[in-house]
Amino acid sequence: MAATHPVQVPTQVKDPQLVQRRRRQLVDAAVHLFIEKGFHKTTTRQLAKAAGISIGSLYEYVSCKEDVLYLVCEAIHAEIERGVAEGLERAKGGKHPLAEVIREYLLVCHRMNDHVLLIYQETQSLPPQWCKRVLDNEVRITGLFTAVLVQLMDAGDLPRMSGPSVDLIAHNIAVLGHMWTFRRWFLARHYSIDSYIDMQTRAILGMCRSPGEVDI
Amino acid sequence: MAATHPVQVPTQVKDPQLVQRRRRQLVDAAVHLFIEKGFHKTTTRQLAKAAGISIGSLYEYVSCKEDVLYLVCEAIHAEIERGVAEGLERAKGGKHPLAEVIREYLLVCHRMNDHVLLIYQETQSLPPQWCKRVLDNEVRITGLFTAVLVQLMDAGDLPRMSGPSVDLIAHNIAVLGHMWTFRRWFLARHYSIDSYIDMQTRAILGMCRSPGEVDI
DNA sequence: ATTATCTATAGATCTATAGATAATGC
DNA sequence: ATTATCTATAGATCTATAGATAATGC
Repeated sequence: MAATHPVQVPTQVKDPQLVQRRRRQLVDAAVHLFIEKGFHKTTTRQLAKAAGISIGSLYEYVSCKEDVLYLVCEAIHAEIERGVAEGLERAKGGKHPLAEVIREYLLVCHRMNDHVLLIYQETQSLPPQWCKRVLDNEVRITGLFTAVLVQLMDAGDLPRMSGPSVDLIAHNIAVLGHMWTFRRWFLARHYSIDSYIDMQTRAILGMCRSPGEVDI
Repeated sequence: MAATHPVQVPTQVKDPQLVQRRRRQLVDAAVHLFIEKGFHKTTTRQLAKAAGISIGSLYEYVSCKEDVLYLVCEAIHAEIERGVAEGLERAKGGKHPLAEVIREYLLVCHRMNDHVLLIYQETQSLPPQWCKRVLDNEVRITGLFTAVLVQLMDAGDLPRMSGPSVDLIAHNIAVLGHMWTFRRWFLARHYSIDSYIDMQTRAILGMCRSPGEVDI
C-alpha cells in the first residue's frame, strides 16, 4: 500500500518552532470565530486577520480552511484530555474515586462548554482522514473512564460487570458530560453545575450493577 | 410589543394545499441532500433540482435557504414524536412499561439514525427564532418520558424521586437515544441495536432510585 | 386578472494562488 | 540564497430576484 494521506497538516514553512507558534495564533483566533459564527460562516480572511497574519501567510501554514478546523479540534481534545488526566490524578486515593473522576470531568465540560459544543457541530465538516482522528480522540478519552471503572471493579469497589457493560458505561459518562454542553439551553436554566454533577453522579453509580441486581 | 418575527415560514403562493405539497417535495429532497453533504454544502439549485422545481419557484415557497432547513427539522421532529407516541400507546398495559417505552424510543432513534444526527449538526445553522422552535420540540419529546416516569412513580412502580431528578432522567433517556446515532461510528461496531437497548434499559432503570438507596 | 412557474443574471462573496517584497543567515 | 511574508486578484461559486411566460378561473 502506498503512502496516501498526510498524517500531519502540511506546511511550506521550514522552521518547526515558527510553525508551532503561528499555528497557535491561528487556533486561538479560530476557536473564538468558529464558536461565534460557525465554521462555514467564518472566512479565511477573518481567520487571518484575527490571527494577525495575512491571508497569504495563512496558506503557508495550512493547505486549506479545513486544516484550521482540524487544528482547532485537536487543540480542544488535547485540553480536555489534559483536564481529565489531571482530575484522575486528584481522584486517586480519594474516598470515592469514581464520583471524584465524574466530578472533575463534568467540571472540565462545564469550563469548556463552547469548545465541546463546537466539536459536536463541526466534526462532520472535516475531511474523512481528519474526522477519523478526531473520533479517535473521543474514543481515547472515553478509555480513561473505562480504565477507572475496571480498576474499581478489580478492587471490589464496584459490582462485577461484563466488558461491554463497562465500556458502555464509560461512553455514557462521556456523553452525559457533553450533554451539559449541548442541552445547556435547557439544563442551565433548571440546574446549577453542582446539582447537575450531584444528580448525574447518582445516576451513573446507579448504572453500575451486576446483572443479577436488576430484573427487567 | 409589535408583531416581530414570523411564526410560519412565509410564502408567496396563495393555495395552502399547493404550499403543503411543494414543501413536502422540498423537504423530502432536502433531507437526503443535507444528510449527504451537510446544509452549507448543499446549494439552493441542488435543492430545487432534487425537488423537481425551478430555483425561482423554490423562492416562492420559502424566503431563504435557512427556511428549508427549518422545514426539514420540523418534519423530522414530527416523525420522531409520532414514533414515540405510538410506542407509548403500545407500551401502556405492558408488563414493564418503562422498559417498553425505552425500547420503542431507541428503535425510533435507530430507524431515524441519519435524521437525528442531522438535527444535532445543523440546528445551530438556523436563525434564532427557528432554532428556538426546534429546541422546543426537543423539550416536548423529552416531556413524554417525564410523563411516563411520573405516572409509574405515582403508581408505586418506581421509587419516589424529586421533580428535578425525574426531569433529568427523562433528558438522559432522550440523550442516550441520540447517543446511538452520534456515536454509531463506535457503538455499531461493538453492539447490536438489541444489545444496546438491553444494556441501556438496565442503565436507565438503575438511575431510578430514591435518594436513600445510594451513598456517595 | 390572478396565480404559479420559469429562465437568466445581478451582485456579492470566498478560497486559494501568483508574483513581488522584505527579512534572515551564510 | 533562502525563507517568510505580503498584496492583489483569478477564478469559481452561490443566493436571491427581476422580469418574462404559462396556466388557471372568472
